[in-house]
Amino acid sequence: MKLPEEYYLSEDVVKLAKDLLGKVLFTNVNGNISGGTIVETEAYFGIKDKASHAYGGRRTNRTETMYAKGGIAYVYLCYGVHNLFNVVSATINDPHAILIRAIEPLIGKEIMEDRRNMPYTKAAISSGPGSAAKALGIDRSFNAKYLTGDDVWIEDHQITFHDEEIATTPRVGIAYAEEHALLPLRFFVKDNKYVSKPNKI
DNA sequence: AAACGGATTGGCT
DNA sequence: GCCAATCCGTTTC
Repeated sequence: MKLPEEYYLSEDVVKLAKDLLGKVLFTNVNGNISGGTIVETEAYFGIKDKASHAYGGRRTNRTETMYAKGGIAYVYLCYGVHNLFNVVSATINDPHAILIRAIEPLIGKEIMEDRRNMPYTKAAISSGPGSAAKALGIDRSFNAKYLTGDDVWIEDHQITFHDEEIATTPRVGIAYAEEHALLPLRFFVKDNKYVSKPNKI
């Protein structure tokens, strides 16, 4: 049920980003277990990706996490406020990452409601990368944690979406990435209300 | 030691 | 739907 390390070693970050739709992302924070179905992702393909923090082979304390072997979390602070959660994939020194942009609450809905101070029926509870991470209780202490461990992991619940149920669009918030800004590397489940805006094709 | 700037959010119209 | 807050970790000097 829990995805094994091998799952994360694929060199095809685009395929992986798409495949993660329907998988269930869990966290265990002080015994409080919550999880949600991944409904929106973005692929970041490493040192050649102008939208990636690792573009050009940039190595700093922050980006070092992405250079590790696939199967760990990359969590960083955005706008000084939001913790964004990424899945690190591929082999060592190939800093691929997949940003989890939205989940649909599945397990531990009450815990998420407390964290977000709104009912789980409200899409905003886990729509958008900052909100999804907060709903799951993810902060920077999750950075570099193994996705095969007991604090954060991803399960296969045999939910699969067919291509016609998946929308593909450019990534959000990366206008600075020049010719890479328009690459079709964002994937989401069509008509799922927890998908962040813009949620049209 | 200091400046920088952002994989966004949510409040307001 | 638009626009502005935000603010600390990261990077660089």
